[in-house]
Amino acid sequence: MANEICPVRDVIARISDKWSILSIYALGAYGKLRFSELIHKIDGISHRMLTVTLRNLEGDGYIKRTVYAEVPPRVDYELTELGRSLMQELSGIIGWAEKNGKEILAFRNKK
Amino acid sequence: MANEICPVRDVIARISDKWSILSIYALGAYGKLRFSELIHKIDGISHRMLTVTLRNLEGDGYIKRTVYAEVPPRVDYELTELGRSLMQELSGIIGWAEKNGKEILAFRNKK
DNA sequence: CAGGATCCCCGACGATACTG
DNA sequence: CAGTATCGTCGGGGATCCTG
Repeated sequence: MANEICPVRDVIARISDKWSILSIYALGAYGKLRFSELIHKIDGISHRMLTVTLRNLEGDGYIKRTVYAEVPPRVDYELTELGRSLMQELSGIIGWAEKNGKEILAFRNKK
Repeated sequence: MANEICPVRDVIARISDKWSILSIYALGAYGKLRFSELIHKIDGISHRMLTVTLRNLEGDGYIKRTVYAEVPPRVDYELTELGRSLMQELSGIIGWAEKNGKEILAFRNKK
């Protein structure tokens, strides 16, 4: 499990921050969304962090950003092919968490 | 995507820290390991963080800790049934990352 | 050898204010 | 409406030292 130059660790590290998974999930669940819609779907995220997170995800190729030349400005985001394939995997874990979440919380609280 | 009382977000948040996934993965890949073995498998982890991480994982029921009454002390760790089922899901993402990691890094570096 | 306790740094993140 | 810039805080996590 070497760390340097290990793409796997690198990829996982970028995804497993506080907001990336939720952002990908929102786009996966609702399809194309604009900035202001995203900020409402992702409960608790700040303006700033949504911007930062979207930039990172775009930089890694998970999402596509489209700007419309309108006033007021309109920008929307959607998953790329890569993003959708990642979304598949995330769905697996999310489904797992849905199924086992209660049990885990219960276990944690007793003792 | 409400946050409070959402077991899914809670579970994901606990797993997606810097070392939990790697620890689970190490135990999944190598089976039962003692503390000193784990610290060598997980490249770059500090003594302290391995302790903390293992405590959390144990607290959530992912791993089982066994202490032997020997001198010098001997403690080993292994995945529980819950841990192994999570490991299944993680394997999916890790496999995905292995397959797409190069492409992502390349995309990130070009522009 | 396993692991607790302490100290400390730095980066992630939120709040806020400003632009096109 | 979407995005940038600045600032301050707070806690994750590394280094180190001490115990059984």
